[in-house]
Amino acid sequence: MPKLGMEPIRREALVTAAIAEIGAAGSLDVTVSAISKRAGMSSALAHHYFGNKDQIFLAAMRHILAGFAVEVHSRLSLANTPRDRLKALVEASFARSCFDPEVISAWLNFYVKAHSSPDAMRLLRVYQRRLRSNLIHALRPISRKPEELADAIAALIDGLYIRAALGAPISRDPAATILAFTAPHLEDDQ
Amino acid sequence: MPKLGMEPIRREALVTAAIAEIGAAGSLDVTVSAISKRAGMSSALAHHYFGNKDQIFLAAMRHILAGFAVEVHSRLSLANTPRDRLKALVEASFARSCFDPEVISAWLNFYVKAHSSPDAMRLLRVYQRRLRSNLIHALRPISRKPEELADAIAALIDGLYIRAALGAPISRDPAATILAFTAPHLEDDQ
DNA sequence: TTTTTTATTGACTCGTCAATCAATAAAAAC
DNA sequence: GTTTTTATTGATTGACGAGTCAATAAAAAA
Repeated sequence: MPKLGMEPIRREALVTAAIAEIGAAGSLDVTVSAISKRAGMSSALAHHYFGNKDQIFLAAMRHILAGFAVEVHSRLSLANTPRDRLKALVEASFARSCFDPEVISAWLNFYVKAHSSPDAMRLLRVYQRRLRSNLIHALRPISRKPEELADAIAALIDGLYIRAALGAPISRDPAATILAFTAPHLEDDQ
Repeated sequence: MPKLGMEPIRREALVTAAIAEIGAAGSLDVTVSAISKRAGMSSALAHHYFGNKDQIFLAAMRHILAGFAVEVHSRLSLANTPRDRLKALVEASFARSCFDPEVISAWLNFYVKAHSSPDAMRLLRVYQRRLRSNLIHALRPISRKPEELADAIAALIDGLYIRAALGAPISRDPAATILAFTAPHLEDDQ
């Protein structure tokens, strides 16, 4: 059976399975066996390709981050005004692919994981810095305090995320809500 | 050594130790032994009083919720106008006792735990409902859409919490920030 | 065709940890 | 002073799960 070039296929399958498994369990208390089984292989193979469980989680996180980056860039490339760029960033955070319950659950767990894993924390910082600098860049022409506004918007995004993860009441259109709260804090000129 | 009436003392010590241990580890992957050791007793005794590990976690959560309720009520009792009540609620969320890193870390972990433990979820709902109804009550006289505003404020609180837990950039005065974002959405008459 | 490389797994090892239990001790009740 | 109740722990059990390894198989390279 050994066909060549299985590695990327196996890795992808494991990453997908890990996200699904984390989503189903609602925690990182998921066995390598369960992930491997869902991905259609033995746990030994998972260890062969990833070394250990943490590496699987990190790969899953990178996968999710990459998906988010795609959402951001595709929207950002269509935006011409600062306002549109802001809209693009907020809406990207609530795109289907990012707002998928499985993905939200993974995020929440990685938030926690970051507290005990320097690698996870590093990855999280990458996301945070990217979002922050994108927000500030979009806000600079239309806000007197772009940094503060950016941090507040980021907090609103995170908050809506966590509430979505918990099934708490949130508006049906989170992006619009965030923009509505942001609007009064923006200048009126383009 | 057996002095009578040790149970409440032991329970309290275990709850405190559990919160400290969770804060130090940054996760719920904490052994009963570690908690018991910190609390100055054997793990067998912890099991004797609490039955199992989950009960210790739940008790810790109840302890934190109770602390929050104290912060809320003490501030609410001094507030006379709707605006003051809103301020009281937001400021209570960022009171020293609630904003303690250990406590924030515990909250974050319980958020996750709630996904796999109906008991934890039930407790979380209690907090969410209380905060929501308090917010709506404060907002009703000064907002046209108290429910929506309440949900947005709750999201901001949660978001700032999570960011504080992660050491992400947040304003030095979170409560003031939230009120600043809320203000434009309020009517002007008290 | 032989050898090397890649893919793959079942079985096993080794720790860890929640939960139990029997045993001890001291207060309180009788 | 005997008995019961409460407090307490060391030692043990039992399960589970991460990571290893030797063995197998098939493609590719020689």
